Amino acid sequence: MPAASRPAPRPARTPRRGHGRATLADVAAAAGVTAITVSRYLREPHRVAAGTAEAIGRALAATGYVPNKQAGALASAGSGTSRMVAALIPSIANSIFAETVQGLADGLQGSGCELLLASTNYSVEREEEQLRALMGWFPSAIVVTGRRHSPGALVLMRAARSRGAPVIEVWDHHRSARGFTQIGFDHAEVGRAMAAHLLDRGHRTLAYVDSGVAEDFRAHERGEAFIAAATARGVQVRRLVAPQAEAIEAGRAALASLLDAQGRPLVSAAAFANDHLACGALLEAQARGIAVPDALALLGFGDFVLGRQLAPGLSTVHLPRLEIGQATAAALLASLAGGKPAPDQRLPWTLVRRGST
Amino acid sequence: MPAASRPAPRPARTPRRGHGRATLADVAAAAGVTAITVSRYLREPHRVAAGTAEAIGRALAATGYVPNKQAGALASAGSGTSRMVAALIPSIANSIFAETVQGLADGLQGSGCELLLASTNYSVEREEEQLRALMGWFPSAIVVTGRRHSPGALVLMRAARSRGAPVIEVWDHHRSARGFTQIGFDHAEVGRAMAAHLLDRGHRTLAYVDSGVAEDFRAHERGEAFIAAATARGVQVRRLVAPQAEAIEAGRAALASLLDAQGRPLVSAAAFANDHLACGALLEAQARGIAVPDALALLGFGDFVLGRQLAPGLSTVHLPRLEIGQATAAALLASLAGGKPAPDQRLPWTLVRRGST
DNA sequence: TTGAAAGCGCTAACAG
DNA sequence: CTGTTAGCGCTTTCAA
Repeated sequence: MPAASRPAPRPARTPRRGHGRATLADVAAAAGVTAITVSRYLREPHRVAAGTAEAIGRALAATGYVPNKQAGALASAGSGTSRMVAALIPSIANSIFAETVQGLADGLQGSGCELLLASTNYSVEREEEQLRALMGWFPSAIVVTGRRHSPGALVLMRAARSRGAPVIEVWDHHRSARGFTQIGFDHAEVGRAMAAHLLDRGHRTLAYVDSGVAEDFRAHERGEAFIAAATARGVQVRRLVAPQAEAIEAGRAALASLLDAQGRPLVSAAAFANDHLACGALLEAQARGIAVPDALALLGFGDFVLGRQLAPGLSTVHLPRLEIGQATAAALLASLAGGKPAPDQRLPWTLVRRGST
Repeated sequence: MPAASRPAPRPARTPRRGHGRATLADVAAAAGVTAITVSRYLREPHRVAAGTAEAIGRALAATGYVPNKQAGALASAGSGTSRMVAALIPSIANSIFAETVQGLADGLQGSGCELLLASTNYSVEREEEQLRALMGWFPSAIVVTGRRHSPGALVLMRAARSRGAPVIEVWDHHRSARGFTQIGFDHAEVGRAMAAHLLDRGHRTLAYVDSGVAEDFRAHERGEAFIAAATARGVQVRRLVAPQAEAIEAGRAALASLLDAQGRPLVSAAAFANDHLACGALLEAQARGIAVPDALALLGFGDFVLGRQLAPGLSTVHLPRLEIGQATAAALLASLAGGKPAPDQRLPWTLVRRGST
């Protein structure tokens, strides 16, 4: 109906474009074609004639054109083609996750995918917040850490998955998972293996020193499994929680709690939530003249650089840190390319015995 | 002119929307207003009437609306409002940079800015490639590492700056810089301080063990300054390049090159491009029964965890790793808010003497 | 305080 | 092989 009032003289409006960046239309004008042809050249070069292609190539170089990805993603809305990967990691500074991010970034390099990274500081609330913010970019894939998330985060993850975006939980692998792809390993299994290692070496009084980070669920899970496995073999486990200090200091402090009033170990072996705690304990034991492993055996988790260099070397669990990131990148790219959900992957870890057990 | 042909019956076309996500229009319909009012509610809540606001709030919750940031950024084109920060880091796994990224991510948290991260693997070519890809998102700010970039990267950085996006070079601070904001410290100054420390302690035969990474320009710069400072005081410096192996192993190997055929040190003190190299050398010296620091003094750079825990502790240069990231986040947010370019910041480092010198 | 119209830069769909 | 048209979801501008 508004056709009747059509020829009203449009008042001149202020133009919206402020920035000076070349657009597809600019390139097209320079090449003597229309925008769609340039767009095609960029995405399906074989579909434009050789001569046209050459002209476009020159125009592209002359204008210094950089495609506007917001516009591209918006125009392809529904196809989920932002080609951004949103990754949520508890802590970037923690070397354990830094390597995973490195593997992810490396694996994404050259794939046309960009990495949107946020750190949750081991808080499920903050994870939800960050996830909500990142969802605004319509990421093509989502990587989260572990399998515990807030209800709100789960809603977002499911929504993303139902639009076809792969959602991958890294660093964990657990049978009762809720259907997102998991790439990691079973922490309970590691906890049991840690207990078995100490029991098999004859230890009958054990301790597990858990992480002081309340929401480090995977550490708690290893601890519970460690205790359950020992209990099943008739051995009691003394469970401590490391103080919330810098990890090596926390480990030193934890060792003190493993000694009686005379400074003698209360247990014959202790396992730790991570290598920094274990190294702190090892250093403190040496400072106090407690023989490791004879008076007290110590077992870490993570295989950090430090533990390898101490004497005796720290026995620990070596993890596929970089591999998790690489496998995640490969899995999500395959899923994006093939349209199929990525299968779970259980990556191998190994218990490395050095001098401390 | 096309007005005449206007009332032609439009053929029904296939709709483009595939995804099921709620749009502003959906929320508006649910709230009984139009899209623009919802948009205003989201950005300037005080400008909508209380009753309307309440209805919109309910509609928002009911629909689970998540704003589409591509559309938002596109509509605001020119204002540079993507609120994405593109960061290019040589290596994420390297703890030195991981902490900077952590500081950056933490500082950005809650600001409405997202972090787009890429790792360049110490290659200026790869840096340019990644930068070109990230520019497609029209980042509101750009963070690059160091002051050496390819000509193509510089073009992109200047273009971004001229659109008003702050461009910050981190981890370096150098007077002859090309006008991007720098947040870091002067590596030549550190190199000179390292030389002065060893000279002041009476050493007259020195070595500098440089990084085996060809494009670790900052390490080379420290090395050159170290050598120049020593030369100026009449002391020759033996310069070696660590092999391209895992850093601690490389340090062990480097130590061997500092010994004569009889296994005696060729110099009385050696400085290293980083703590991992220095720690490797320290461990190897101990293994060979070379007294540190009496027979050979060792000085690192970076203050990594490992060096603090060895005995003797490694003397080193403590760096504002986290602070660089935090300061960068603060600077770019201030610049974005104020429209002014961020000033350079020279952050403090300290030479920490422990037992190895 | 709210709305209509236009347009950001690109791509999907459909013609030629 | 290339072009036309419409529209992605949002915000800007201007008008009421």
